[in-house]
Amino acid sequence: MIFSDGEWKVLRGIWAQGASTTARDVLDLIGDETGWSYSTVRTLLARLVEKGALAVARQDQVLIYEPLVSEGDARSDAVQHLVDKAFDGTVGSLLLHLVSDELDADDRAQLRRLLDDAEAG
Amino acid sequence: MIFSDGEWKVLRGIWAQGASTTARDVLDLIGDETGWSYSTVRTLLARLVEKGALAVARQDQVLIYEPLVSEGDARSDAVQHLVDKAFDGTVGSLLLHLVSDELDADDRAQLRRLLDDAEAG
DNA sequence: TGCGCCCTGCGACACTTGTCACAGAGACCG
DNA sequence: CGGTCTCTGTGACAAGTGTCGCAGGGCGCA
Repeated sequence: MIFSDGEWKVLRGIWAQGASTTARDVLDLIGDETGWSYSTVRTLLARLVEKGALAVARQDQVLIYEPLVSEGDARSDAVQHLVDKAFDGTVGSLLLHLVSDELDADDRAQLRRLLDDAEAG
Repeated sequence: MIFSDGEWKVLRGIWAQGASTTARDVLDLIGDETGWSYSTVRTLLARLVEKGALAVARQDQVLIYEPLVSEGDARSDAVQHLVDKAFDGTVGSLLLHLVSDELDADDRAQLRRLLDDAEAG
């Protein structure tokens, strides 16, 4: 599932909050960062529900939202979308770009540690 | 500079072609893959010129385009945009996701080779 | 009981993106 | 010379995105 920049911001609020998130909760979490109005948050929430990314239920007349997609899955889809459009469709091509054009020696050392952890854990 | 999906497709044609690309060249390169009409290609080219990503010049009454951004730079910007919206704004967070959620043992071995090459070369 | 606050339902509007179509001008071919 | 091809210039339009505003209905407090 592909999300717009604005949708990502509210999703990050939803995931951070956990279950039973209201529009107000989201605004409290991301309002400072975005400067958005309550209306804007509600519009994005409605669009996410329509997309099937969130479930909505009414509890004491208030709408509460729950994520139907995990952050990890959304991230994987976003990465796939990026490699499809900007790389050769393979994560390997992205990694090559990162290693050869974007990581310095420290970054590479850290990445080696990540790999070690993956093998060990 | 941020590009839409469609803009990426014509940019990839432009980069593949090298210098002195015409709209017809782009269509020949990506027409099969996209199914686009000549008009569509021209619209995207015009939008890329307006964005400052391409230069255009007239040669024998025909418009020829040249990239003003490299593929590597565009890729770096795209990666940065992704990590800003979907990760914590750091490439490290993206790498963690890739290593722990998306790469299998073979992928990891290959990534180690990439790292070795980076240190050696 | 009345005022204010917060929530919902609904609408709105400009900008971006995807995807063309059409008309007019050179160029080439029979 | 007239038809055909291919470009350019320009317009168009629906869907998606960013960003609200407003009206109406409960609930709590003076």
